[in-house]
Amino acid sequence: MLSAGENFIHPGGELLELQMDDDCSAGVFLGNDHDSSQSNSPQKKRRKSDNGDDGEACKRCSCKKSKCLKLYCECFAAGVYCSEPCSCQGCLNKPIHEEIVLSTRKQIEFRNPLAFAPKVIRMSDAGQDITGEDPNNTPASARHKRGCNCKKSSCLKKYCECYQGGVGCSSNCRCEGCKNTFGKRDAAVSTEAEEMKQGGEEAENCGKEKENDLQKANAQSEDHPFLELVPITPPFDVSSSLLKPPNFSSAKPPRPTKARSNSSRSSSKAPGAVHSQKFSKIANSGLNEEMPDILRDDASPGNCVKTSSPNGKRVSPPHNALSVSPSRKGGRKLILKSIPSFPSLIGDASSGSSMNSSESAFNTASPLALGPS
DNA sequence: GAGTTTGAAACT
DNA sequence: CAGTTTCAAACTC
Repeated sequence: MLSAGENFIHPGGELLELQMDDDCSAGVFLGNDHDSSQSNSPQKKRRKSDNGDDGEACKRCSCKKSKCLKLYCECFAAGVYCSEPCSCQGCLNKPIHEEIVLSTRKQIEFRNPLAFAPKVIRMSDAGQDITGEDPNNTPASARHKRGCNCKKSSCLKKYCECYQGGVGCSSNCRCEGCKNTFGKRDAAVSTEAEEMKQGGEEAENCGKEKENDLQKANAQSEDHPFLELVPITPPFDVSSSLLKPPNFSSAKPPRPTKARSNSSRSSSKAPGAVHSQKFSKIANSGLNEEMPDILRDDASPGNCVKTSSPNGKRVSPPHNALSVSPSRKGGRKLILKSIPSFPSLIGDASSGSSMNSSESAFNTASPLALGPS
């Protein structure tokens, strides 16, 4: 009955130990990796805002109408079952309703294969630091998968998913009046551009602000030590990719900078790509929009690949974070188990052959779908 | 704790 | 695909 919280064997052959979190008795159904050290957290009443926000811990939702079967529900969205700490009503996101949960998930993923992918993706580090937090990683090295669309919050409040995730806005964002202290959209772009091509002119962008932003980012990285997070893993590695801002509330933005209103926006963002082709595109190049080169191995490797770490610290080689090579990864649990969906990533042609990419994504991403024991 | 604001998700 | 509605979290009082 609680198969969801038990061990799963990933197609890759890895045993996934999903510990039952006392916070979420139901455990994880998405395939999140449990960092056992965290899942033991005795804290039952952590508020999202002030908890470490273990990716797999119960989010303590309070849904009333969604039955916790929509992405509105944080638990559901995070791939965990609701449990005690939640104050939801009419919740169906429970192991008992496993089938419903799974079918709903499937449905949602069919619509948007990336729906359950981690929202924040670290760009700079592919795997070298999935477990160990690399203190050198900075917000600038992470990106929100889809970007935000803020209009009034200036990306300065947690309404903003980028800000909430502790990452700067990027070209993926369509925010207005972005002041994201983790990195403004245009700034992020120009910064990266600068680092990358050193001449990158970001259209109507403030070259003048570049320095500013660099410094700012620098300061930020110090102000937000927790921003090491976003362990880079394939987009679907929910567990390890989730941001873990220990004390976000205390994370005080460095200081306000001149508001820089939006500028260039790439209209060519493919939101939820459905085709595997797009998948790989997203995985491998979609992010290139902001980080065109650093993610590419061919981007002058000998160049001591710079990541977007503003403070100049070496963050990590960008060994193409997304096209993870299992062998290279050394079969890290974290990775294999949740790389679920991109056939191109896992190089598992067979898995993708019999089902479409979305299904593949779902099945691999969701242990339960594999056939809960 | 109640009410408001906000933006993502869902819907049309 | 764009516009609208629904939703629940974030925020304010």
